[in-house]
Amino acid sequence: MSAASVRARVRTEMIEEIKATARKRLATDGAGLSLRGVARDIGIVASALYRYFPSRDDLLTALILESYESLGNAATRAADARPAGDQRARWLAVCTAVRDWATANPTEYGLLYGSPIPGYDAPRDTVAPAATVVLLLAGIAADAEAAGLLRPAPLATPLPDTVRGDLRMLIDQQGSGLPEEVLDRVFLGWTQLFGLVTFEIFGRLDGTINAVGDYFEHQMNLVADLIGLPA
Amino acid sequence: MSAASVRARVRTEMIEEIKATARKRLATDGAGLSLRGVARDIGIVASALYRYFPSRDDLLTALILESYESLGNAATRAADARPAGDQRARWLAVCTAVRDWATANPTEYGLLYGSPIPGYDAPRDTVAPAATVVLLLAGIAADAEAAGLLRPAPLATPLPDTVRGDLRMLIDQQGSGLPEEVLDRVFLGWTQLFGLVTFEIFGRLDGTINAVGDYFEHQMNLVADLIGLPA
DNA sequence: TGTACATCAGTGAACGCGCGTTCACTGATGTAC
DNA sequence: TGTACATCAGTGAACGCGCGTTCACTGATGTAC
Repeated sequence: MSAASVRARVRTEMIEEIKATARKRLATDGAGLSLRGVARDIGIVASALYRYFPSRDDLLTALILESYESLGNAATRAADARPAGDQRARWLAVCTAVRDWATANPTEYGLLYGSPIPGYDAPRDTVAPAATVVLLLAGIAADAEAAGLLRPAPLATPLPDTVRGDLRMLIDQQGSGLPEEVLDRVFLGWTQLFGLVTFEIFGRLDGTINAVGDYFEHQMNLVADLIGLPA
Repeated sequence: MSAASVRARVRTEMIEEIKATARKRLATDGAGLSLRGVARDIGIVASALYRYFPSRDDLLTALILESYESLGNAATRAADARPAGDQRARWLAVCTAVRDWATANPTEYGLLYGSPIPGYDAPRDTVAPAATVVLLLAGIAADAEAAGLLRPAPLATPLPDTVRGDLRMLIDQQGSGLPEEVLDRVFLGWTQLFGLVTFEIFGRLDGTINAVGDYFEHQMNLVADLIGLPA
């Protein structure tokens, strides 16, 4: 390995250390992440961070990207650990993985799904990684649909044309060939998943539901019934 | 009116002005509300605020309480504006009122339902007002149930005993006499409502759903079907 | 009704803090000949 | 292999800012006799 690439490797290691330290700091500071605090933890002077990140916002962006990646990987791994043919198990595994990840990384979860950070504009790069989980869920539903296994619960409300159009566009972009009605319910499940995790992580269930784990699993099963994933 | 009570009235007016100004400031600063900023807007020196609020946290608490009240009132008024016998209309009216309020007051919504504010502990007083909306929803379902109008969608997943116990306790506290299965689905609707509004307000739907209003109404109707509110 | 005193709102200076960012610098590490 | 130069990481001081909170104070408003 040439001398130059040694320096490059040390550099990437440093970048990793900065990001790791910043993630730890997030856990105590919340979104009010401070460069000086990170530098302090590393044992470096604050200005030295500018060798690696041009500004605080760039560090934040890097953290957000990494968090999406971390969450997306956890969800993907959970789905892959289930039998390829058992779509309900895969669906529930994704849901549980999201919840577990959020419980283990509450501040990072807040960074991704909580209030927007004042004065910080998420750049475009953060849009694609944010879609991993919902794409995973849609893929699972698509597999069940393709296998002819989907038995959606009959509900009276029809899909409005405008919404159908929006869903159609998304389906065509992904080429999944899912019926709009199915994606509609996938989205309901997606909202339910993050709605419930957000309630739990942000303490909105405190004092009402004690058996949160059981409750979560139960709600996710209700949604799976609604979508019609085979038991 | 005695001289003393004039002074008292001026005082409460001042408290109102401070809160109103702070609410406006929230819209630009986000949760990083600054006392000095509020004082500047009022045209007063920062230390003068301490005549009215012992600390920044107390001002925040007052704002949170007021916001819950404002949201709760909007939801209650919306329900009351519908025929007492039309529970689906009342349910949907509450959902729409929550969305409209959130759209009109996004930062306050974030204050109530977004990431916890670093370094701020919500005191106990904020617990009760936070429950208004869900109690309203449960009440609507209870009315439909009492009238024998509820036709819940059949789903396979049974209610686990632990969750049933938690729900039973809540029902007994409120004395609503609702079956656990119904409250279970009310909670699903409650999560769906705030999950979807949070997605929308925090921009998580950008680039996917364009017809957000139609989509929202549609999703809320699906939930109403699930609970079994008569059309 | 008038006066002496008490209460209260608001002032302005100060304390101590932390922040993001810049800049000229020192040494160490790498590169070219 | 050795030397002169270029690159880069990290330093430390500084800038300019804003923050929450305290404190002794000035005047105005209210109270008691």
